[in-house]
Amino acid sequence: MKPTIRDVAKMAEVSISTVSRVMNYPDSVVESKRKRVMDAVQKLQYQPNAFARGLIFKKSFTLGLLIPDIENLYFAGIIRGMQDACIKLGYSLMICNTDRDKERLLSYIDNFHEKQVDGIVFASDVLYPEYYDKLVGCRIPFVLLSSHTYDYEIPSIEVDDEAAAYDAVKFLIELGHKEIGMIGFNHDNSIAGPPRYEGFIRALTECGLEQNIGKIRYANHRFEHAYEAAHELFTAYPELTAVFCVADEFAMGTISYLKDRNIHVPGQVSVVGFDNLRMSSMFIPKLTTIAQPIYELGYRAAEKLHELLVTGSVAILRERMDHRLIVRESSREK
Amino acid sequence: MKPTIRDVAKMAEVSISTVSRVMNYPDSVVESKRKRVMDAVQKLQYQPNAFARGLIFKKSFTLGLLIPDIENLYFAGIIRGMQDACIKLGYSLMICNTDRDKERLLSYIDNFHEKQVDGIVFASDVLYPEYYDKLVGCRIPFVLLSSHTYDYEIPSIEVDDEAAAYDAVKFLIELGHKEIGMIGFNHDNSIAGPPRYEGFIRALTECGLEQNIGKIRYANHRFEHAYEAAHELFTAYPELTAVFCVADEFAMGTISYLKDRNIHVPGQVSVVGFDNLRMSSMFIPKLTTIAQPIYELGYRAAEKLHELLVTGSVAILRERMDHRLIVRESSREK
DNA sequence: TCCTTTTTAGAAAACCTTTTCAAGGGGATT
DNA sequence: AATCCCCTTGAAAAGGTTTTCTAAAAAGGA
Repeated sequence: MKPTIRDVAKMAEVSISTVSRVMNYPDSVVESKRKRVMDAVQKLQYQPNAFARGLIFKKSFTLGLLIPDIENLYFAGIIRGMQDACIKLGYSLMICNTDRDKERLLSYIDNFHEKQVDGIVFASDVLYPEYYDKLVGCRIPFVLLSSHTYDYEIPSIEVDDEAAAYDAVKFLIELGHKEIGMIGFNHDNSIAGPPRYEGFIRALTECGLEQNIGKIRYANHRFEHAYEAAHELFTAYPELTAVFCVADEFAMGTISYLKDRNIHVPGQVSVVGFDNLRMSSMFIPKLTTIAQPIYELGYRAAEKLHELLVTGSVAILRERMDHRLIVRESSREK
Repeated sequence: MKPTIRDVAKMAEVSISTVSRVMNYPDSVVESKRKRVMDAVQKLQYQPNAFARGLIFKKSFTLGLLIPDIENLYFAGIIRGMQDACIKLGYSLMICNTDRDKERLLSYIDNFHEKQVDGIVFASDVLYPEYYDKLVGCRIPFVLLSSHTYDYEIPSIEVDDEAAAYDAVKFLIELGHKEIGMIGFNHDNSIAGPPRYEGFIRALTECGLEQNIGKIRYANHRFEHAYEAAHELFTAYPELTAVFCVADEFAMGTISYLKDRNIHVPGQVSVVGFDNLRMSSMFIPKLTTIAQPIYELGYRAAEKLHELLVTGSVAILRERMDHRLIVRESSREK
């Protein structure tokens, strides 16, 4: 049996209130008794029961994190950042991987509700009304990470996807490329799809390269789909000399396809990715990519959620973090 | 305020006992009342308070997972498997990433203790006496995943590292390679280091290739270190035509190094990896590797822990799962 | 020395649920 | 019609902690 506060009280020959006070406000107990109590705690390896405390405080000191795909390295970085922030702020972290499954996500929210997490970070997914209603119904505060919504007043934190995409495409244009395609996210089930598309379009129009506007194929988050999409893209537009991929994994899929077709990267085609995963500098060739501050996004999301929990609101509702272009080996002047 | 069982009882005009019975044994309550209760539950979005239940059951229905490096895709697979098993078995999952830091790991155990997790899966790390003592002191049952110990009677599950390494090296030998090197894990802080080394040695000795026995360099879990190790290995033994890498990430680091030196893989040097990460088939060239049943390992670990929790013991103390060789593009006949 | 004020410690209530125990009501059997 | 049994339900206790309230003891002032 785990020792309880009663056992400690008995051993130290004081009341349980005194033990509780020693644990929480040591100064309010006179030295002699305090020592007796602390010795007993030591000897019994006593640890207050989190259930009993939770019952009283109505807090679990636990945060929930909802991610779409744990096998995507992007989220590994998010987790590291968020976990470090949680340690600093005194929270535990509960991670749930939804595999992009609506039912599953909803049931995880129930789970979080039952476990009484204090708040949730909702990462990289569209906040559908069902999700919103459930979250609000459960009265669980939450923030959006690498996502946002204008339908509700929900705190969010992300990079400026439109501007980042613009920078990537602008970079290709400045290298002298005139025939530029894109491998994008499907618009209907991804939050980053539309803004990155917009950035692509804006860069093209600004530079008078409107003829490229339709040269896009869409893929579904994974390498294999990007490989397929690249196949379709280059079959339809063999003239392309550069491709903007809205994810590093897409860039890898694209390069893999080009390699199988004996098209040299960056010799014949330049490829720019997005995210700057740890893998990007391991790939051959090393990827030129838009770096997101992944770790910091996770860290900041936890801080922001904490702010929301403590003060009931948040200083900056829709927060943006900076991206930057990292030039490596998958791009070259035309 | 979150609704409590009292609110439900009031709305349904029954006693709280009846509500509790509807939640736990629906058949024991007469249809008419059951319906009233369920409607009220629905309307209030009532969810039983996990603290109160935990207090009664002395169980949290939560498992803990301790992993050394969340940015290693190996653990992403483990997590997926374990999470699926947890859903099936009715547990929540709490994941902690130790970053291979002793202090941090110890403090996570405290955390698990305080949160009263029912059991812990301890993945891919050496079970040092400090860890063992702490775990036992906290009275938390645990199982070892991709790890084992002969010092204590602790349930464990893993692949047969020695046999797997043997198979990998044997494969290279059968391709006709006579000059074979290895990039291994440091022996002192890794659990898989020694057995994979043993497998390498056994294959060599069995085939009369003892001259290779010293052709080993060690690296520290990450790509970059493997790159360095490959540099040292090939500087010392330029005659090598094949390398056995004890992790896919090492294989990628090695191939990356060889690429930078303009040594063609698999044309001039064959490389075999270990793990079969999702990345392995995305890499260029696609990796020949020893596949571990990663998802299944995670799944099975949760099942095993559950078995331990429910029955107090475990059918197979030290369990092994099958590996298999997957031949892709990074190896070729000599 | 006595009275007042402050410090210290204990008793008991509250948090929310499950479960045991007891009781009431209805159906079946004699 | 009376007895018994079973089904259904409610009341109350238990689980471990924090906190409020009260009482007792100590300290300080006159």
